Amino acid sequence: MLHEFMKINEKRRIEVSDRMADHILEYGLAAANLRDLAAAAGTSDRMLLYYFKDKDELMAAVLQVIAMRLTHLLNIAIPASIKLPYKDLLQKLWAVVGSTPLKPFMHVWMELITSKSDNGQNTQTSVAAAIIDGFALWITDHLDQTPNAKHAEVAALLLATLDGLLLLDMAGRRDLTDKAVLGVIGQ
Amino acid sequence: MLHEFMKINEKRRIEVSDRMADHILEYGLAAANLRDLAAAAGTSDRMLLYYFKDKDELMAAVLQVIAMRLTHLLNIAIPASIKLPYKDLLQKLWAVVGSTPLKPFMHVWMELITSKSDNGQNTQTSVAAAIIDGFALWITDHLDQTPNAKHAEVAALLLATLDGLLLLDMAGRRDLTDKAVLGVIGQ
DNA sequence: CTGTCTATGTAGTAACTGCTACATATTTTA
DNA sequence: TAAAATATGTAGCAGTTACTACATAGACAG
Repeated sequence: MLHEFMKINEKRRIEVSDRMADHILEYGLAAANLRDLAAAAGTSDRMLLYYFKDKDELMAAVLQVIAMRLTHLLNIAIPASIKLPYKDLLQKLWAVVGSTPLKPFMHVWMELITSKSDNGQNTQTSVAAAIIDGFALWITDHLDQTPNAKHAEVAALLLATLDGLLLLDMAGRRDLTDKAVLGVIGQ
Repeated sequence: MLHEFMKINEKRRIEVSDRMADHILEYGLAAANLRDLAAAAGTSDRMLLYYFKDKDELMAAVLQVIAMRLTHLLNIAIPASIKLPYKDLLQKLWAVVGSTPLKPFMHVWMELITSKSDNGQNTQTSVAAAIIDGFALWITDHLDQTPNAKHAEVAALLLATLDGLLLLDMAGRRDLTDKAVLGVIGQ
């Protein structure tokens, strides 16, 4: 029966997805081919396509693992109870998101965004969208209520600015990110 | 003589680069292979590698064409003499950069940034850096002097915010970009 | 113990990619 | 006009990729 078959392999699929997530976070989405992923997971490409229907299904599983790890890291980095005003939250968030441990996640995320429009891979698109929504929600929760009640707008601005800092950082322009953060403070 | 050889082909190289630029702007960097590029330029892959040493050199030429087109578009969109304060400049710039005619350029640019760290392609890296520097300079020139003299910092912040808006737009979240722009105004 | 189901290795295939060898047309030059 | 340089077509190579056909080992039920 197909259902039981799925259950039997579920554990193995999770193990394998976890180790493939490590590999992708280290080397990026573009360098992810079945043979390398299999080697990283300690198995063969033949077996990967035994556990998963095809590469698309496999990538969806791995990206889900990566997204879950990211939200977990964010949650332990800044507790949910804390609320901060715009400038402080942006600085604190940038200190977290712009740090080296989270860089691989951000890199994968940006690869996701730029690659999605090339082909109609709705799986990757949805993961990228989910990460954005996660970020947006997270920021809205942590942003101290602004007096003029434009809460959602300020949260969106914070998200945009954060993403822009990320982009500049990925382009190797840490000098500009530093200046920009100073610009926020002095504003 | 090698030098004369270069001169003879220079015209043809420019023509071909121009048409390949069209193709890349339409279909993206990832989908750019020699056969398709050749078809778009009305020639063969064999001839492309006759005009250019290898694909790297070819891509460098095409990216240069694209970068030049972008700066030209920016210059005619907003004349150099105008100087605006932060909020107004950001809005005006976003109206230009976030518009549909410039989207292909922004997409290619982001592909450049995310792909560069995968391999050590210094040609693409330098083009991406050049575009950033162009933007930064352009913003610095058009930004009305801020009272507290943190001119460079505010310009960097504007660049970051603009890039973030771009990222959200590419991720298909025009709703968030609209909100963020409102957030800028209300700040 | 025998046959069915699950798991895994071997060895491919077909498509795509950058690139090249070889032949040949076309133009230029001496 | 002969020879040399330039331009272009044909055909393919070698590497990579996702994916598969086939065989077969082991588990386990009857």
